[in-house]
Amino acid sequence: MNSHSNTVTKTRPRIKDKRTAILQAALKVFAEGGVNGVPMPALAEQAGVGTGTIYRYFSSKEALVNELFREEKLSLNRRLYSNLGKDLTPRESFALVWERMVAYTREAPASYRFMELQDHRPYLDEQSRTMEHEAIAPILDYYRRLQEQGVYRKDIRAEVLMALIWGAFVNLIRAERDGLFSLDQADIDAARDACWSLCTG
Amino acid sequence: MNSHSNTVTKTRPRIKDKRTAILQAALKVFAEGGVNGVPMPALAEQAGVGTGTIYRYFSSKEALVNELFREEKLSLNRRLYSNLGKDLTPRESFALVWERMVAYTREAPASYRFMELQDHRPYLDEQSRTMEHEAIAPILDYYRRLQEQGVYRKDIRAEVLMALIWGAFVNLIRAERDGLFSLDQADIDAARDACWSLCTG
DNA sequence: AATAACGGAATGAACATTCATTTCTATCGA
DNA sequence: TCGATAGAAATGAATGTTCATTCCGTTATT
Repeated sequence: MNSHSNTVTKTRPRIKDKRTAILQAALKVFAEGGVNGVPMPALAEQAGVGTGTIYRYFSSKEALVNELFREEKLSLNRRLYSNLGKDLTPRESFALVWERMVAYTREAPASYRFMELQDHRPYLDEQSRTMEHEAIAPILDYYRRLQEQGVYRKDIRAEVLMALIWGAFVNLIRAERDGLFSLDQADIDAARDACWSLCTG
Repeated sequence: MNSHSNTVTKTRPRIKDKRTAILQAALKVFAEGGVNGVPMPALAEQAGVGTGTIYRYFSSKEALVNELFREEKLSLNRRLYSNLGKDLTPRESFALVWERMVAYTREAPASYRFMELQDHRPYLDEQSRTMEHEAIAPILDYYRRLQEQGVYRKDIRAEVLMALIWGAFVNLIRAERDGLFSLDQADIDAARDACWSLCTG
């Protein structure tokens, strides 16, 4: 059927278009106003759909927040840890991941901010928390391997080391966002080296 | 007046008693449920007063949150940085402040959690933000002095160093609170030494 | 008795969610 | 090729709920 009109693809109302529009709009407005600070009608307006339409794609605000969280979590992890060539020294890997983290905060600021604002935490369901846990496991293994190889200090549990590094990074970016200072490349590199010192003793 | 009844002090409804009760209750319930998660009637019940009574002491929820924030901020700073004897080496000072930070999270968990949950940030007024800024300044000076003395690495701005250390500590405690692991004294000491490495290079 | 403090039900605003109605799309008979 | 139509999709005003704040009858103090 439709033998003649398939030159143009605009016909189908592609269910995915609105879903995506809603998720993208949600990322933007939640990053700016926090999940609790944004009423559903405001989100609808940003997405360019009616309020009711959101509920055709997501059963509730909570469900929407969870789906958004999972998508962004996956996207972040892919971005940080994929293609970490085996031919890099540990220090080079560290530098590469650090660089990717910074790039993430710069190129996807709404995504980063949504994840960092822990505003969404009370909404998260079992599935989202499980996914978060699973995302951490391989990184933890990586830290452990470096400890066994004698690269990272062994007098600290890998979990603790990871918590320190991640916290240091997140707070660095937050401080900049809060206007306490602005970061140039030298600051970012120096912070990276300081964190490397933390790991290696 | 009151020449005969001053043996017992219970007579006056001491204006400060209820104020304090409200603030203490607020600290507790806000730490558990977040500022946004706790309705005023719930706070009133915890404080053992009527809902309306809260408004005799605080003009709004926002004002209450600000006063609470300021009191806790002052209390924290007194606790962390007072009586830092001049006869300590830099490393001993560092260890002492670290120990005090840990003690604060253990002995005043509600206060620590209220401050850490950045939940209150949107409520903060000019005065509170100014106070926060003033509280940071002397600590920053202290970092700078140690850099000049060649104790801390000089290739990082003091603001950046501070942000890294504070972030590392806060996230360490949060990870424990979130149940990712539990910390014994050895972990805490090792984390302290790792952070010291971060500062000194 | 006069005054101040108190309590908690009442008020109104803000919000998430629903639902009656409208708009769009694609199929089909002529 | 066209117009009609069924049903899916979309809409946004209406609904019910939750919450900060107010108000006034009650209780305590002097």
